[in-house]
Amino acid sequence: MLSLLINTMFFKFQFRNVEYSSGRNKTFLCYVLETQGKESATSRGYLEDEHAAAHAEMAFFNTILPKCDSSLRYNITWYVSSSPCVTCADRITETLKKNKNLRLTIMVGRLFMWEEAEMQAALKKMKSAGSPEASNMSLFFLPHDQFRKDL
DNA sequence: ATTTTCAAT
Repeated sequence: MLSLLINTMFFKFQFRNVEYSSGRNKTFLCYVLETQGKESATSRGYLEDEHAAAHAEMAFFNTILPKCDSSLRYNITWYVSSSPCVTCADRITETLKKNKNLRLTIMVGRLFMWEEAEMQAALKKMKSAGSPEASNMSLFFLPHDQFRKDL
């Protein structure tokens, strides 16, 4: 199908490991939510930013996270086209510190505003969120990432 | 040429 080809090309364009996200103007967030315990369950979904209204990460916190049961453990995986901005990274850090039942793995397509020192600090803080003995945050870049500096 | 970032018309 032609539409499948176009969708595939668009997906690859959005998740491409480029240095600057010129012309993309969007961020996609695919998530896998695994509930642990007696009744293990997996749900999957996809979110995108609402432009100026809310970034994709905020959309997750506003619409998906409230449906989680704080007495259950969750393994959350995000596949995001862009790394989070400073505000979103801070929100992720806070959320992981506040909710010890969550474990979040983020797979990042490309970096967002990596040159900014504030951005680097926010990502480092996010990566070390949670208790040091049992960190509940993992951050991964593409294996062939050309632009990532050491975190 | 890599060419400027989760829109604004």
